[in-house]
Amino acid sequence: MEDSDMTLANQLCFSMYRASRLFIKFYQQALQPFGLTYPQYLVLLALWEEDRQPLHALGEQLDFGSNTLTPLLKRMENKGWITRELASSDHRQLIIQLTETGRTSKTEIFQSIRICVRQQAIDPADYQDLLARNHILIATLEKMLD
Amino acid sequence: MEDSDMTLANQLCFSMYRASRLFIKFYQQALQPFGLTYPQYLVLLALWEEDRQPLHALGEQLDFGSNTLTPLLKRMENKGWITRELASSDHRQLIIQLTETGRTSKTEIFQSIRICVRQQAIDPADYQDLLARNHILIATLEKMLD
DNA sequence: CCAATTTCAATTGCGTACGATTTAATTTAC
DNA sequence: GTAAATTAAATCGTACGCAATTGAAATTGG
Repeated sequence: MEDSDMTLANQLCFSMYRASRLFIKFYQQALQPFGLTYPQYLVLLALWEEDRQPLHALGEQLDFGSNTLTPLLKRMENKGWITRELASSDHRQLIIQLTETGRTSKTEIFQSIRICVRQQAIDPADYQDLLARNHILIATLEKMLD
Repeated sequence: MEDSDMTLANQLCFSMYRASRLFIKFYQQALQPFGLTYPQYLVLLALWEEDRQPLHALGEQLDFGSNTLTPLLKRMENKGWITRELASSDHRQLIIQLTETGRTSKTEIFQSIRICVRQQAIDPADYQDLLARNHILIATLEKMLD
């Protein structure tokens, strides 16, 4: 039985999958009142950091292609979070911009998430450690996949 | 600016989401020749461990509801991996069983994954550490979500 | 300057995820 | 023994993810 090496990888992959789904479900509790999904929240996070980004720039940060972003952004436009307009300089690029609602809701949405996160009671040091180790794993996987 | 506490949670959630998607993409490379998806592979893993399980038992192990499993298992039945039959003792339960192909393919599928995993070159100690920390996080999140 | 290449967003198709509801079968309680 | 509660799978609807292709716009090379 020399399956031991990949058994560990199996367990870790499933563990990541599981943790990711649970974490997102946890976030959804805070986002549901706003009618936002987790991937939509990620778009808002990116735009709060820097508004007026072309679609492909958002895609690079979140690792989404246009096949995922185009319909997602249309939904966000319909709900009044963002606007979508062609760049005047380059008609291939679609510039994504926050609406007034998208900008001002930041405080309220953060507050809703903060309430949930505060209940989690995980040692911040454990968070930091997990985060650091994840970065290494992500870098390794990214290297394997190009 | 007291957003610091949730910024860490934001980063960790995204990091898990990212790692999970990359890890699954990595596994898909090995699974694609067999026409298997990662969630379908998880079902096979569970059945290789213990064959002839009812749908809800698989759901408990993988944290999937019947809304996810029913169509997934039908696809696996169509491709000849498993059979679906009602339990004679309890007509509500659907017993999932490996086909001959499902049973015997284990070696070949494991071999394909092993080849990919071996290229990863991650320190097994780091794996173990990540896994242990993930378990703690998962337990915490599960506790928060019931 | 203009044909070939590259870069974008959109589209197509398939397979999850998951909240919510429905329907059928079994248990439970009186 | 049967009505009520519970359990199980299936169904419905919405929203991702992502491989693959398409089509339009810009860039580049000769």
